[in-house]
Amino acid sequence: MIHAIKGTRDILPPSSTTWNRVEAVARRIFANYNYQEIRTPIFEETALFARGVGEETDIVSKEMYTWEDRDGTSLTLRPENTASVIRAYIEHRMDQIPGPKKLYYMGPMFRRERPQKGRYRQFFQIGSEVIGSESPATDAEVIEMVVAILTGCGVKDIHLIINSVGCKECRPGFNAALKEQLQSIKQHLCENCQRRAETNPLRVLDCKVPADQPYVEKLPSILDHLCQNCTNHFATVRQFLDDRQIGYEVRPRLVRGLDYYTRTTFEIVHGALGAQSSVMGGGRYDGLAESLGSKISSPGIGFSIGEDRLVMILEETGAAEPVSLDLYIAPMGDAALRHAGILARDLRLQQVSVEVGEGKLKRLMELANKANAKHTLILGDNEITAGTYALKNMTSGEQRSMTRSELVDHLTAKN
RNA sequence: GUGCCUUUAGCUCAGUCGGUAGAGCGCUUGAUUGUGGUUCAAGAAGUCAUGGGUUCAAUCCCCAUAAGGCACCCCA
Repeated sequence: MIHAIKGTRDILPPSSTTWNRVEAVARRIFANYNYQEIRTPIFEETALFARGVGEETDIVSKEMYTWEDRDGTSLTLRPENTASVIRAYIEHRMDQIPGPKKLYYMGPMFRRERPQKGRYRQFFQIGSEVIGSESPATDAEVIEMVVAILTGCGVKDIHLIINSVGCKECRPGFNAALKEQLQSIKQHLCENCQRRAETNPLRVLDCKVPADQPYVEKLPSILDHLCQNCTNHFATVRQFLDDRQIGYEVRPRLVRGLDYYTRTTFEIVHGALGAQSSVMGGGRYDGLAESLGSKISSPGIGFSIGEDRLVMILEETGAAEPVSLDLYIAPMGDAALRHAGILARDLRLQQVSVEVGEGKLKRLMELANKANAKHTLILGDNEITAGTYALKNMTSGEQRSMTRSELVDHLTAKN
């Protein structure tokens, strides 16, 4: 037996319906906010991710699917999409198009991690990028939009966390201050944190070991080390969020794993997800375009929603809607089957969803019920000679005899 | 990549203190002629994850591998 490889999976009905619904909601909301879709290749030159995401990040250093192409080029399956979008933006000189560029995408990403609930090697993201604006109003609109998408999909209990991680002016100073303080207290911390104190001091702030908390809490907050510009920027973002009455928690210890983030960072967590509690993460990346070779400054901000996790939340909280069918036709006999085929074709042309069965009536009624049909049409010799149809409402059990035009009106009115 | 747990019918799980297996749900068929969601009956379906070892004998014990889950790590 050949089966799906580790960390990948098949998305089957009825779950695929939820996936489609999520994507439809996202597309609709993106359109409302004047975003347009961008589709970039699934694989890129390895150098793009190494430079964009950061050579030292876990993603690049140990999680990428990388191979050598036949001409010797190193290629990589995309582990995220922001670097590709920026690459395309630069390559196609999209800076020449007036106004900020508002782009969205959805599709598979690949990271070779150990699979868990809510974590797959091929996983799907729905995300967006705004390039060419560093206005706090943009940050607020982006955050508002992502909340709208999740809410629109039916997610309850959205918990939004925001922070500012500073810019290239102020972050180095904070890092130095943090490192210095860690030197003095590090003997009191857990093994992990002692290691992080050297390799990635910001991560110590994220430590969950209870014994470490008294020390971690006394570490400096990035918010106290922001430069004036970043302080003002973050305060304005918060003000705009307050204007919109969007609830959030400022968590100075929210840190992000990708190197390119600057200033505003944000994340939405949900209790239904277990250890992989984050359903969406995002932030500003003002220096990314330059680090990928752009000659002109192109500040940007974006987010990505973990679609697998979003669907999981909807399924676990019962927010996934069952599929339903407008009409199930139960023909009895050859003449009825022919008649049913034509009737079904005509109704489908009028946007009525129709299934035609074949077999004994009792069996067809069962199938209609299992298909979650709203109505069943019973079609036999009696009906054909009389020129009427027997339409049964599967919820109430009521059955009515009607003419063809009454039938069409009845079914199309329900839509 | 590390540690721990799990793996028996399509699904959820029992079980044999080592003698090749069961339930519920689901599926198929039937309960006289054209009516579902309830009921009743019958039936199909499992090399008990894979490979090896111990044993007269392994689904059960041991080892390895794989997949899944949880924690770490990291992230969406």
